[in-house]
Amino acid sequence: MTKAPSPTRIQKKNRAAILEAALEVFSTHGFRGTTVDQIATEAGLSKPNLLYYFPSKEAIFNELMSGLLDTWLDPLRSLDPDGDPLQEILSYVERKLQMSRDFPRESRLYANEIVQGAPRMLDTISNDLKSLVEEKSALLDSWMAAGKINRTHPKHLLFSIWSLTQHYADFDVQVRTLMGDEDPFDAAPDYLETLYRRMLTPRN
Amino acid sequence: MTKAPSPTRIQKKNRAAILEAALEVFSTHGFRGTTVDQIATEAGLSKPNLLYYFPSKEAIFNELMSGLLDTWLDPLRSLDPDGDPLQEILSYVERKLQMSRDFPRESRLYANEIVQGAPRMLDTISNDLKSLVEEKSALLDSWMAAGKINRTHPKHLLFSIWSLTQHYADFDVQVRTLMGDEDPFDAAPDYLETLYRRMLTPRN
DNA sequence: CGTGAGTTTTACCAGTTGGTCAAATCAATG
DNA sequence: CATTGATTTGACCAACTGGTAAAACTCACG
Repeated sequence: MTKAPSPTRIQKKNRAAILEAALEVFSTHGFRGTTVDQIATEAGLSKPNLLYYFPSKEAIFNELMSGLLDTWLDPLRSLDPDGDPLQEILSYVERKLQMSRDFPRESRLYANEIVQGAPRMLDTISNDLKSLVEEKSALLDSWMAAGKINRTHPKHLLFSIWSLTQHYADFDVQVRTLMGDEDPFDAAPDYLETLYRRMLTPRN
Repeated sequence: MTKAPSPTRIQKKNRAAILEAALEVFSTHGFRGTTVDQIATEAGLSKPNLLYYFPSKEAIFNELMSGLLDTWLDPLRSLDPDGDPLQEILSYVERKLQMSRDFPRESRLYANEIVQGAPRMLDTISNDLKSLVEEKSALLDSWMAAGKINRTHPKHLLFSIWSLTQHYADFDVQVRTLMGDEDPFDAAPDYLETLYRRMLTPRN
């Protein structure tokens, strides 16, 4: 189905450079706000040369997106049904926060797409993400039923984790402007751990 | 300094229609992703006709933004130093959440701008918003010092409120897709109230 | 009902953008 | 070192975009 010919050394290098450049540009200007020329320049290629490696701007975007999503959902996937509930959740929050710090561009790329109505991603969300969320919501539910963590709405719990952690990447400019010299990521882990600990630790 | 001539009936109607249309289009496509023609069509005007009322695309955007920001910051401004701390914060959260429900386009317009690095808004953020945040952080701090609410990082507290509430507007597509029939705004107020109550109620 | 300001349209332009194509260049293999 | 396939370039195009100019139309008011 897909082409068989093994990629040459140059192909590998240039495709990687293009995707890296595309991540940089797409994440700060969105799909429509990005020009092929910008990506090409950032990747150190000419526009026709770039289009020799990818058939279109949209193709670059799609490849970037599908590649991203796997990594992106990984922390949620590894929420372990057999682990200690509170610890599992706290670890998930921590991992998500680390991703916001270490891969803010990926977060912003995703945010850009969703804020604008996810025109190129609704399918993925409705399928892959949705089924994963259903599965993990059920897990959270079972933990609540067993009294391991406080009862709340499991989906809203997930949303809150996403929004709180990704905020530091997506609204980075605002956060840093308002915090001045202080690095947001100094206090954030502690803040979020406290928040979820107080919220989820079972009361007696 | 500014022009004095009072706006005619037609001017009033058309300028309002343009701003309404611009909000709709800008909030779903961002500045660069929006064309003047789109706004004009949405407003029921021709492009040159629209440009008779506003000198440029940027001018429309700026007017929209500055108009929005006042309303946007209003809930934070009205955080009352003399009110009951916990209640004040819970009311603030509730108001912000209502704004996400009732004015999601405004929230997305703002989100679009910040995610992309706030190229047209950094000044406002560094000035108006920053000083307001300093003031209210100090207020939160004093409440914590007085033992009225649990001690946490006041700025991170504010960030968390913004991110949790605006998430329902900014990521609306995702939230609704994942929740299916259930209206997100049914359970959200309760979820957030519980969260902040548990987080902030002083321990003894 | 005429007149002038206010409003709208038609035609247009210059710059940008995504993408194509054929020619030129490069690299590896025999 | 010759040849062939991979890579790169320069020239180009059609569609789109923000914005302009001037003519045409509409409307309130005297």
